[in-house]
Amino acid sequence: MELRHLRYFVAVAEEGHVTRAAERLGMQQPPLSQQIRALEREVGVQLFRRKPRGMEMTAAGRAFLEDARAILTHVDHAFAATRRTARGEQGRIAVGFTSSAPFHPFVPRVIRLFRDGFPLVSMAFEESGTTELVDALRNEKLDAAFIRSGAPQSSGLAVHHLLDEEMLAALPAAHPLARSASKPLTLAALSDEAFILYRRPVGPGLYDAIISACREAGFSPIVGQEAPRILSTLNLVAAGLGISIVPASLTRMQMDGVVYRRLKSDRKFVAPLSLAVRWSEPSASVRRFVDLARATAKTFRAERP
Amino acid sequence: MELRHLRYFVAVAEEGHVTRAAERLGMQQPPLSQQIRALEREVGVQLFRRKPRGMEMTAAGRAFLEDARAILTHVDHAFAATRRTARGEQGRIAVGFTSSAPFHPFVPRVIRLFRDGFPLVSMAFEESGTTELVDALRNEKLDAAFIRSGAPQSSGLAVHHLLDEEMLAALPAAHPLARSASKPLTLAALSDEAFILYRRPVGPGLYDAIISACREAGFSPIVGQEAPRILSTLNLVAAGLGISIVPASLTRMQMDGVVYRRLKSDRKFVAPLSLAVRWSEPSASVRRFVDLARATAKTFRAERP
DNA sequence: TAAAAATACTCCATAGGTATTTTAT
DNA sequence: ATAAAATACCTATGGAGTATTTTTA
Repeated sequence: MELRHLRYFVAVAEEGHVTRAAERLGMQQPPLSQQIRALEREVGVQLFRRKPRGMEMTAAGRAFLEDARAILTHVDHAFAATRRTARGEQGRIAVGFTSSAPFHPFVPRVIRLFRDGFPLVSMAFEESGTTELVDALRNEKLDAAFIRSGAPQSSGLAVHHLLDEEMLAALPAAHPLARSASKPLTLAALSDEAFILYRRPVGPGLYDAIISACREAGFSPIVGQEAPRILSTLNLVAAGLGISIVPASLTRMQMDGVVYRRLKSDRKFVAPLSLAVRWSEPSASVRRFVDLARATAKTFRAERP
Repeated sequence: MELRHLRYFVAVAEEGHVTRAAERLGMQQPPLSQQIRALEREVGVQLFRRKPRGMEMTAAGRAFLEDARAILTHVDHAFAATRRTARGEQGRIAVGFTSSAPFHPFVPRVIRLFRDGFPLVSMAFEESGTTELVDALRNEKLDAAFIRSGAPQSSGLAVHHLLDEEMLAALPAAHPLARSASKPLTLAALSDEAFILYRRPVGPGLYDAIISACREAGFSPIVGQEAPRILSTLNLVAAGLGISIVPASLTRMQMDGVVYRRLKSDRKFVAPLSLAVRWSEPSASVRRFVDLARATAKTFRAERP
C-alpha cells in the first residue's frame, strides 16, 4: 500500500465517480479504477459498490475514509513540523547555568526573548556546577549552558563569550572597610583578609579570576571557607567569617549583614559570562538560541557601557 | 511522497546504516540511498548526517521519525479496523422498536447477545411508531427495527418474522368477565365491549390483527378510545373505559386495575414480532444482527413451544 | 440505451539492481 | 586502509495511457 492509494481512494469517495475523480486527479479513468481495485484487494474488503451511475461507499469504505483522511493530514503535519524543526522553530532545548548566572539580568532576558520568538520550542532548565554542566553538555543531557569562563577548558565545546561583569568586594557590615564608602577600595587592601570562595571544581571561572587578580595586585589570597553555591558565600560573609569577591549582579540579593564595595584596580577586574554549547552539529534551535544570546549581549553592552 | 519512503526512513533510522537497513528491507544499498535522498529533497530538510561509519539523525530527523512511525501504525490500524468493519465486528448500528416490542423478553436478550458477541459495534436505540420506524429505515436513520407485522407493508424493506406471540384480553378488574377465570374466554364474548386499540398508524400490525380476528369470530369490534402507546391502552382499561387485546409479554407490566385473560379461539390468535431492515446492501453488522436475531428466535421457540 | 466501470493492450517512468567511485576517519 | 555512502548506468516492474467491452438500472 502506498499513500497514492489513499489519495485516490479519498478522491473517488468524495466524487462518487471514478471518472470525475480521475479528472480531478489529472489522470485517466482506467488506471484509477485499477488502483482502487488493487487497494480493495490488498485490504481484502470491498470499499465501493459499483452502481451504473457511480460508486457508492460500503460501511467498510466509510470507516476507511475517515482513517485515510486522517493519515493524509498526519503526513502533511509531519512535513510541516519537520520543516519547523529544521528551521529551529520547533523542538526542545535544555539549558543549564551555574548558580551565579541567573542573577545577571541578561540571562532571564535572553530566555524571555527566546520564548517569545520561538514559542514552539519547549525549554528545560537545570542549575549545577560548571563541571557537571560541561559533562551534561557532552552527554547531550543539556544543549547550552551559561557558565563563568572565557575559554573552553576542554575540547568538544564551543564557549561564546557574552558579557564581562564587574566584580565587587562583599564585606561583613561590621568590617572596618565597609564604612569608608567614599574612597575606592583596592584589592591590595584585602591582602590580609580571609577570602571566602566559590569552590573551584564547581566554579573554576570565578575562582581563577579572583586568584589571578590578587596575584596581579601582588599577593596570594588567604583562602578561608569554600562554598558550594554562590549564595552560600554571602551567608558566610554575613556571618563574619571573611570577605568575598562576587559578580556585581549579586547585589540584587540584598542580604542583611553584607555590604558591597566597588574595587579600584589598574586593570579592569571582571568576570565573564559565557554560553557553552556542543561544538559539533548543534540543532537549529540551539543555533537560534546562541545567535539570540550573542545579539542580545551586544545590545546589552550598548545599554550599559 | 509514498509510504515506501516512510518505511525506508524508519529502517535507516533504526539501523543507523543504509547498508544494514537495505539488508533488513531485502534490497540493495544504492536504491535505498536514493530513496532517502529523494525523501530529504521533498521534505526540504536534511534528516541524516552522513558519517564515515553510518548515518546519524539530525534533530529534524528525530522529529520526523516519531511521525513516520505513528503514520505507519495508523495505516495498520486503519486496515485492521476496515477489515473488522467488513466482517461486521466493528461499526455502528441503530435499532428501533415499537412500544410493545421491548416488553417481549426476546428483544433485550438479542440485544444483550449482540453486545457480547460484537463489543466493537456501538448501538443506538430509538422507540417510535411503526410508520416512523419504516421512514427512519428508509432514510438510513435506523438500520433495523423490531415491529409487529408479518409482511413488508412497503417495498425497500425486508421483514424477518421472528416469533408469534399469544394475544390476551386485558379487562378492567371490575369487569364481570374478569372474575370467571375458570372457563376460557372467547373473542365472541367481547363483541359488545368497547375496544381500546393502539392507534392504527403507529401500530398497524397489532391493530389489523385484532380487527381481523374479530371479523373471523363473526363481529366487528366497537372501537372506543385509541391510544398512542401500548402502555396507554392499559391505563385506559384500568380506568374502565373499555377492554383491550394485547401481546402476552405485556403481562410483565402488572398494572393495578387490569386483569389479563387467555382467549380461546379455533384459530391461533397471535401477534407477530418481526425485524425489519433495508432490503438493499445492509452493512455486515446489520446482517450479523439479523442472523443473530433469527437464530435466537429459533432457540426461543424451542424453549417455549 | 446510455453512462460509467471494467478489461485488454501498450508504453515509459522510475524503483531497484550491478559495478564503481568518492568520502572521511 | 577501510567501511560506508554516493554516483553512474542498466533493467524491468508496474503505473498510467489508449481503445474497447461489459454492466445494470
